[in-house]
Amino acid sequence: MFALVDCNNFYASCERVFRPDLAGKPICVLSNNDGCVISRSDEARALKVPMAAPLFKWEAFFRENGVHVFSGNFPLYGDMSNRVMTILGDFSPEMEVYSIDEIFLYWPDEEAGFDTQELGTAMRTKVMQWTGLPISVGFGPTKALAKIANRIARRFPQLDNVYAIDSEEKRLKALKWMPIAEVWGIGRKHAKRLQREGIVKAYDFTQLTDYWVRKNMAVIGLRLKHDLEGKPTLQIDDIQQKRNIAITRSFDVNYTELEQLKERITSFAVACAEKLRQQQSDCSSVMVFIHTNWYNDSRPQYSQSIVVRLPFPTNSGIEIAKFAVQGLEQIFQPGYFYKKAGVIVHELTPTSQRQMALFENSDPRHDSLMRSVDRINRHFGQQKVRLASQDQKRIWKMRQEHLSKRYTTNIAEIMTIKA
DNA sequence: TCTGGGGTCCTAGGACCC
DNA sequence: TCTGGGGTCCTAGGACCC
Repeated sequence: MFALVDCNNFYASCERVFRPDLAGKPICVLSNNDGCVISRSDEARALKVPMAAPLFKWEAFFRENGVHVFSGNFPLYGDMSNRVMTILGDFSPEMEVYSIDEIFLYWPDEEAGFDTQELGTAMRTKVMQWTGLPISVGFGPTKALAKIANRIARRFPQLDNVYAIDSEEKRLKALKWMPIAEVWGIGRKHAKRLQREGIVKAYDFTQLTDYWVRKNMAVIGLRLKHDLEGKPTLQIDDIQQKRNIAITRSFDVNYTELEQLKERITSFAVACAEKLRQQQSDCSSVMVFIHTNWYNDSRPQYSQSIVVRLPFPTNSGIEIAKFAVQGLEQIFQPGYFYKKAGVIVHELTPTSQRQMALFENSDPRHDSLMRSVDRINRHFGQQKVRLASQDQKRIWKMRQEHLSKRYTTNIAEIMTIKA
């Protein structure tokens, strides 16, 4: 038995936990730079605010309709997510944290004799009591069916956010209800293709031949089909280590100078290195990309990326920044208005198994230096220790005009309650 | 003026080997 | 007319997810 548990409107709900006065009010949470909507409360959905609505186009509407807007407060959401996952992990022997607001739970047959309604309700009660967040629980014999059960739990209010696909009748009923385009693993491209073939519901998809699915949608499509048929194909996959780590940002204003981009790329590389050290990995290659604003078609567009292979595996911010800037210098073209850039580190390997190169290696002193930098930054706040090539005057600022406090991760910003 | 960020997995095709 | 067969490794790009 699998369960897929997700937090309802996660970011918007996190904001509401610390603003109980907003109960029943519409809430939207914005992406970095206050760019566009990335989470909506039920009330905001009811007002037909679409996902990814750009703030500048919707600001007036929000004012007129009393929609409360928040800048994305990712330290808060990350911390709340950890709390929820810790609570839910106690309910099953195996788990897979699938995203910041979703977790798969798994029980082998001999442990799956419980009443799903009862267990799902227990999960909801405990998470609500301990974190203030509402969740939905879907049970099923496979991951894909648990996903659909979760969707049903959320869609029909009379179910109290818990639903189980635990019989063949329920499986067929669910598949005949579920639009193919909304099935987990069916994206825009495949949905279009399938609809052209007359495939409208998940059920229609399961009636196709394996041969057709394999040919048109590769093994991923075939696995999904089997999972929907109730044959467990997708397994619990508890990956702790990331295989790539990325830091990418859009800028508030356009950059035209190489020096400005060098500073950004350096900061991104340093941040990647810090994440590498957190999971005790090194990287052996670093990708750098820059591009202009693709929404602005009146200016010439430019987009380029480059992969720099490192001569040795490392997680030193100094080294990674150095190679990233070398890459940037190769792809930078003057005369363009740059809007976005990023650094992605690839080929991650455990630091404990670092392979030394024959001729050139990372400066061994960097290991202890980086440890000290991490300790100082953890204690005194992010970015207290920086490279000289990073933004010293704090010129670079993200637009965050509606930022809530770090209620759960910074003691200075903890809530004050007057009784 | 203003439009996010961070991931995974798979496949095709090229370059190479014997 | 006819032009082998069987592999590996790497990378870019596509499709998908939240």
